[in-house]
Amino acid sequence: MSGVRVRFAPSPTGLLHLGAARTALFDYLFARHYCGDLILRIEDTDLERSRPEFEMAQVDDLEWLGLSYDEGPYRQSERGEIYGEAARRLAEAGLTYESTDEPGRKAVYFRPPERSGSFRDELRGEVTFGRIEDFVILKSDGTPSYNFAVVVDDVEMRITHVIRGEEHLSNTARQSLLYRTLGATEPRFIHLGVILGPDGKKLSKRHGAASIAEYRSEGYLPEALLNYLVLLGWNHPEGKEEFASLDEISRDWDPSRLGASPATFDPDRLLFFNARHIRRLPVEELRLRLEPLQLPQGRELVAVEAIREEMRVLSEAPRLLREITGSVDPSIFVEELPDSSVGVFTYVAGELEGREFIDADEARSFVAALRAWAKERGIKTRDLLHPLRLALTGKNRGPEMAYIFAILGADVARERIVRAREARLRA
RNA sequence: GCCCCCAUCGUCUAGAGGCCCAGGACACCGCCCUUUCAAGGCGGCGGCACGGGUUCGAAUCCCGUUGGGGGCACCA
Repeated sequence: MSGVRVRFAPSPTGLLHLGAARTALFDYLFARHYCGDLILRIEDTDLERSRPEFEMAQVDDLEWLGLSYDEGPYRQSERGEIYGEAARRLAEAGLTYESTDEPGRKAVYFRPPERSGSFRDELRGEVTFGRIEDFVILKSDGTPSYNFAVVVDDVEMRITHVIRGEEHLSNTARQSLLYRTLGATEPRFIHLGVILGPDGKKLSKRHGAASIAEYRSEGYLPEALLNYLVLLGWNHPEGKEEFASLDEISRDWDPSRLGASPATFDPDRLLFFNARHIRRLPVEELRLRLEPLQLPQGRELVAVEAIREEMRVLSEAPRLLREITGSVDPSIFVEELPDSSVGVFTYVAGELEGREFIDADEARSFVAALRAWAKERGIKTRDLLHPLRLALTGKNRGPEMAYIFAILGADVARERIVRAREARLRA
């Protein structure tokens, strides 16, 4: 243990958001890097908006991402006494007063002894502030305000490094004042640049699929999300941009490579990373992740291997599979078939009889043999493979021919070819 | 309005005074490979916001302008 203590402090007023996940990731990496502890603290002081189901959903998403923590979750809603005690100390120092607002609510305010000053941000250096006005520390319902609860907790939990979004920069001024009057030393602050939506505004719910849960259900891989997110405001010393896993990211992590500029979320780039990660997944592993997808019996692995290349998100799998195994109506492509296709179909159907493919390699050698035959007969590869593709899938494009044979199986393939041949003869 | 932060290709970024008439990645375009699409390989398009300094020399340092963002709640 290095004594480094980092916290991730979401508020359960919605689903885990891309921006929050990015913060959680950096909190995690920071704690790991220094062999310290990551503490999860639920900031649920807003009784109106906080919901247990949001907390559960967020914790679940964190787990899905692989961002494990060492302590917590602590809930601010269960720590009322601690805040009350801290408020009492400020009151004794004569730095608080009660005030009633328009609707008649009575809250406790903090009157900072100083209204300006500065604090240090590890990425921006000295950040100055001024004109801080009195602010609420205890709301009329007795719960602590955000700025108050954060400071009291960070002190009590002996947090050494606060890594959070830049949107908190101006809050830090108030918090800094609180640390001083509470007689506590400030933790180190690292304010990450915010993540902006495509419209240039802070990324939020209204930017469509911004929650981790949504990406999860759309078929994004956690490692792809992490890979994309870690590159927002951080870069590898050697410019490496692909990381297979959270462990790999952790190994290469280096806090000195952090930046302070805001970053715009780019869905295309995320999609690119997702496709990369899908492609580099072992077939067995990908098959597990595709669960409960229905795969052709006895041919599960080949099927997964075949669709893997084109898959960008997991949710495309059923469609990709259907494009190979879906039923075929020869009448829609019969016009496209060249004269030579009848001979091709006759031959291939014959070769398929009584045959079976155990794996893709065997199907490949079968296709190789077909090509050799075609070459001998002076049939262009295109006039061999394209008609076969149409006959077997009804599509103009798709995966490598051998896969199609292997997935369909010799019997089904033969039957489809025979039907295409008959349709051609009738036309 | 007030306070604060940020500023290199459309986007993510490398660049910590000469190695930069600025490098990589996504996207886009073209070529190659391929029965096809995708992947992959190769190539192209495209940027230091502007103006002043400092310096022999600035994308890099300083100031200003402009632009963008964040905050100014009994929300976090």
